[in-house]
Amino acid sequence: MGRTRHDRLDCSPGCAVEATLTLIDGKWKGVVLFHLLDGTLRFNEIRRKLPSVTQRMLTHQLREMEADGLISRTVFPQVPPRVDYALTDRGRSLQPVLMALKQWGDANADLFPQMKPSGTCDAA
Amino acid sequence: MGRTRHDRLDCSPGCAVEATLTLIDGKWKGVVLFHLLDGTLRFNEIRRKLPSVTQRMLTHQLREMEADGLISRTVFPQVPPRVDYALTDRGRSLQPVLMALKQWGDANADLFPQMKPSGTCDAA
DNA sequence: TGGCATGGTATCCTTTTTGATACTATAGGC
DNA sequence: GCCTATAGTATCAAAAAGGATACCATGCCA
Repeated sequence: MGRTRHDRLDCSPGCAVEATLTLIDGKWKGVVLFHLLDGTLRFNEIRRKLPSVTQRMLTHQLREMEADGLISRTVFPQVPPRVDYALTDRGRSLQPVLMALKQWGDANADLFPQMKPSGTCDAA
Repeated sequence: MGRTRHDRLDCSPGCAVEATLTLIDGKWKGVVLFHLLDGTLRFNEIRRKLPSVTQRMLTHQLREMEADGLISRTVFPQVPPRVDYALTDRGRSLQPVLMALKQWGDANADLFPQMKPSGTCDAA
């Protein structure tokens, strides 16, 4: 997550804005959620989409989102292990938010010199 | 800002989501932008809306948003000083994003036990 | 018998972010 | 002369987030 959870909600009515942000501003959470909009992914599938995230961070972010009820984690008792991550209904309801964030980002790409054009890199 | 700027944009196409987040996830930035949607505000007006933010943090966040071109800062050569903050066109274009964030937050208020009902506190 | 793949944990350390506190300038009012 | 209000700065310290690295279990394959 970003800042310490729930410590900045004493500011209504803008609170709701901050509240939502606390759930999705952990590093990489936004991208992960975005990718999950396309469907269930295994742990390593997500990893491969985000080459520069360490395993530790990815696990951490995923667990937080699971704790927040945004995604579900399904462990299959196999070897090698298989763990599927998918959006919950609540997570899927973030779609408008995620799309708004993405659209603004694309529309203001000039602010992010290091961002490759949407759809470019090895990600997809 | 949240994380170090522009260090997580190597993950297209979800990058745009993260990119936008880097601009608005600084603590309190979301609320400040939200309040500015209603019009220009002086420094202390913003402070009074967010009683729990220190002056140092508020100044810091405002300066960052100014640097990112989201808000404008107008100093009036008066004493005592007067400084107006307002959204730039770019900042105003965040409205859909901010509204999406707010709506989701309100709709999922159960996740934020400490959040007062929208419109409650001394903020408005 | 050794190596590989998956999905993790555990530790340690560094960088960032946030908070607390104190200090400043100056016109105007009493 | 002293106090107030505005919009800051400066400094120090604490807390949180992030990164690097190493280690683990185990069924399958050659």
